[in-house]
Amino acid sequence: MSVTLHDVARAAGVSIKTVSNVINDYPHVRADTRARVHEAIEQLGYQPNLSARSLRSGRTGAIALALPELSLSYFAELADSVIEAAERVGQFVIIEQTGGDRERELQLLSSWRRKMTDGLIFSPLGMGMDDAAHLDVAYPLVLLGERIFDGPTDHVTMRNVEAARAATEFLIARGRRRVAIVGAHEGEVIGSAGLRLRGYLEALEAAGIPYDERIVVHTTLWHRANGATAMRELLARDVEFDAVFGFNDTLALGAMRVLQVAGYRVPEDVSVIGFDDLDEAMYSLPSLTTVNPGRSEIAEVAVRSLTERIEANGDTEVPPRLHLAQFRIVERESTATA
Amino acid sequence: MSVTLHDVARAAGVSIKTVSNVINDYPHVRADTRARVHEAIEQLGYQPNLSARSLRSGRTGAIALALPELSLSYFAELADSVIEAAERVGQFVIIEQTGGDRERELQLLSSWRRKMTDGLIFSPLGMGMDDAAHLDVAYPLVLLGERIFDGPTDHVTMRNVEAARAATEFLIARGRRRVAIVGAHEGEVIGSAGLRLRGYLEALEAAGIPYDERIVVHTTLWHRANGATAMRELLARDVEFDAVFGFNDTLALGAMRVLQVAGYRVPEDVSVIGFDDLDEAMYSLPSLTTVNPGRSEIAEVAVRSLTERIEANGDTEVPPRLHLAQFRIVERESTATA
DNA sequence: TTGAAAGCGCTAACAG
DNA sequence: CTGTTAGCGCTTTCAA
Repeated sequence: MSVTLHDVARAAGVSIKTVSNVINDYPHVRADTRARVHEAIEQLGYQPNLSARSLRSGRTGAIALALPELSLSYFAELADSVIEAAERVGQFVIIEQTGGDRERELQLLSSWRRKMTDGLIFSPLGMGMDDAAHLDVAYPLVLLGERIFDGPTDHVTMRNVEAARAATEFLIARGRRRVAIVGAHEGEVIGSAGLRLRGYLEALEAAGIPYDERIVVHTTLWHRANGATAMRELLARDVEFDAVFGFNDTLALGAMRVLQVAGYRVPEDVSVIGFDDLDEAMYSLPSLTTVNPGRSEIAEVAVRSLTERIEANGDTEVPPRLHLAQFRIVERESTATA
Repeated sequence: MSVTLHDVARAAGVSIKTVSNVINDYPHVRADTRARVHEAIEQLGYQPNLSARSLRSGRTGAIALALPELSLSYFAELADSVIEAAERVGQFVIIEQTGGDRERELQLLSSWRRKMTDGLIFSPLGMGMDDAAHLDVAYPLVLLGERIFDGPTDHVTMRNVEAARAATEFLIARGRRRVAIVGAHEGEVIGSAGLRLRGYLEALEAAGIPYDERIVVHTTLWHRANGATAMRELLARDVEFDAVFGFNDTLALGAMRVLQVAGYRVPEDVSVIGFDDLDEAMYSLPSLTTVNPGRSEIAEVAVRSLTERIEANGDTEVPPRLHLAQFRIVERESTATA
């Protein structure tokens, strides 16, 4: 069958321990022995058996990334970044899609499938604050997103409040006073929608602009269709507004489309800003100003934290850490001023 | 540490063989013994050690999916479908990104990372027909895409020629005679661009419309920016056209944007059709008519083929198979007729 | 129908 | 500096 340590050892005229030492760069091996072993490895095309190594070491070399679905561009781009970051530290990434369903998210946390990986990077959507206790699992876990705070695990996410405030202030600084919101969630305090709304309110207050709930449109899902529907609803309300802050790019793009169809010019009549800095925001018509929430930093830090926890092997005293990535506003055509 | 077969066996008062039999639904186990074992498993919260199982069985339970990058919506949606299909047959999916780079694609084929998985679903972009021999690997491999045909492996892909022909005929049937192409590749015969161009030519010929190379724009990359650039180039050529066939949705969307900025109305002045049926095609302004190439069927069949090859354990006589998925045209606003 | 025991390929403790 | 050896937890002959 396949070439094993024994074959290499025999070919090099040493014991398997020596071969093992060479492979794991154990320092105390004579240079010529090492060379001989390397040659044998080369010659025989030896590749270590990862299952055996896993069985022995208790590590699989893989981490899981659980997210709602890859068809949502935000998560696809997040996965891209996580895979890249993981590759740099020599880890494989297994992706699990939850569909944003709370039940599936809970199941996933205790599934036998966890056994296949050394740890989990988890971006829940259905679970909420009340489910924090479910995150107290026996394996390394890093939490992403805004569904649960103060949980028992490391948490890596974005500065939602500050970023949303900055986005709103960006519009106000350009003379807009009636900034409509697309994507608010009824009564939500925590969660992306709740936090971004808070940032919006802070910006209004700082600028002395009164809050007008008539220009805040609620929509549970954040797909483009919902942005479009929300904008139709806003237009039907027949209240004045001169800017739109979509709580993500997809919503903003959907809303922008309806605005244009209705005869509004963007940015002349209405400025539009999004959130996420998806690739497509760069190519819309007009191109979309948006908030880059620091996705690659989030991926990088999440993988690093998880790796640390894995290496600490559960017996570290480092308490749960919270990391907030740096955001920045990416200015494009949809908020250009004349 | 963790609960093992031995623990379960002891708790149930049987040998580990019996427990193993129960777990693998080996038929010849007395009902009450089986019940006792199940109870013990439940009680102890036993979960099998996948590494040990892998070491013994030679299977990891994971398959790899290699693709250019998840940031490209087409591949993100493909990955989504593949993960779903794999989950249905109890397999994990490890994603590897190649960036579409030939060197990395070749490396990937013989990487030690292959050892982590039972097989590979491979969607190359940099490799070409001349590299077919590299696909002759010792593990189960299913090829996707149009870079290599008649290779030594199973191949699952779309009906590019027929679909492109149908798309062109769709435009012609709606009275368009000057169908511009965005995304052709200079001198390419095989590959998505080459095949789709062939379908286009077939449609023209069947309709008795002469080919005019002045309305065919070449662009190597298929991002939105390239569609935009291509359309600017086409407009600069100052030749007449009344329709655009973007060789993928992203190109079509980029081209459509430039068209609109230039003052053309879509679909009144120019109809636009794309290829891929990405989610976003549904929400553009106007919504984009496109070809649905049968992505979920491709994923489904790819996973099934690979699983069969894995189970056949290399010693089957089934020759390489080619499966072409069913396509269909999705009609939307960008080709509406007055 | 169930039990005993031999490895799968590797790592690491222990000797030498 | 290098060799011997005992498992990691599981599947699977071979016996009973």
